[in-house]
Amino acid sequence: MKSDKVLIEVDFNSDEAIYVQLQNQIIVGIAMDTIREGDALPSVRRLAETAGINMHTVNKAYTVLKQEGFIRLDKRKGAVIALDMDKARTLLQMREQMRVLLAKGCCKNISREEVHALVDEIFDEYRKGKV
Amino acid sequence: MKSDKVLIEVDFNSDEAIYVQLQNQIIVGIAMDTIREGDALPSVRRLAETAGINMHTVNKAYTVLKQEGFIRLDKRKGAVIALDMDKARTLLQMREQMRVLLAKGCCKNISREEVHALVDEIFDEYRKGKV
DNA sequence: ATTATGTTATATTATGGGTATAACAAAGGA
DNA sequence: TCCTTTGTTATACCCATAATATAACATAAT
Repeated sequence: MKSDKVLIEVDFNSDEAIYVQLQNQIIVGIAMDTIREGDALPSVRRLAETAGINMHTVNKAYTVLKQEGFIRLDKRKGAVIALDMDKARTLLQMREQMRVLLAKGCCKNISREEVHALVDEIFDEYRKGKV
Repeated sequence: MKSDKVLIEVDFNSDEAIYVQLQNQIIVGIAMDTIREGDALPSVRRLAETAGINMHTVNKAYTVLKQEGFIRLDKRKGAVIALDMDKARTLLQMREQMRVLLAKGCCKNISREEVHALVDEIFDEYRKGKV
């Protein structure tokens, strides 16, 4: 029916859970502007079939994405990109993750400037066509 | 025998694995300069007892920390802080984690400047007494 | 000798991830 | 009206991992 914009690829050898891989690829897809606000994601059954995984695995990914404020689940349209702008909650999550991540870097003598450069480099990939 | 510098506290209600909690607290301890190069960590049995967990859980944490280049395991002295400076490997790990983390932030309209400020804030906590 | 260290082995329990069916209500299309 | 598709829920099963519980071993310090 509709052309699927997001190319989801699952690595079965990864130590990362499949439903987490789905989440991350969708989130990165939004950040890179491949998928936009209002766009519909493939249905749980369709994505499960094309990715070669179970329906419930997709459903779990979608449920968490809804919980985290990235999509809206509609019984008729399916999963639709709908971003809430709860920056405070997101910043708290980022702070916790960053605390460990930067501690590791700090132990290995990675400088503040190197981290800033890394942040800029990634941000440049995401902000294509925006602002 | 020796006063334990690191106060390890395990949250049994956390969704984070216990051995990961141990890793992170030790890494943050190194970054905050609470533990320094050459310092000895409590033995697997001692830390297991004081933290109220099993010996093998501590052993797993130590084994991974050794694998990641944070400590050295000596049959006589026990676990000793010994940092290898493999910045390249660490930067690769950071890049992967950052990619997802910044994508989330980017979706929620968190600006590049806000991330930089967050990085600086955390770095200031870690660099106390250094440089 | 005794103690304490890391290390290895085996076994058990509990939890979470993933799969396999199945069924339901709601909405849309033919 | 009938059929399809949507999310949603429930149940059951398998498997990998986390965590525990003992036990034993070689090595090194006291």
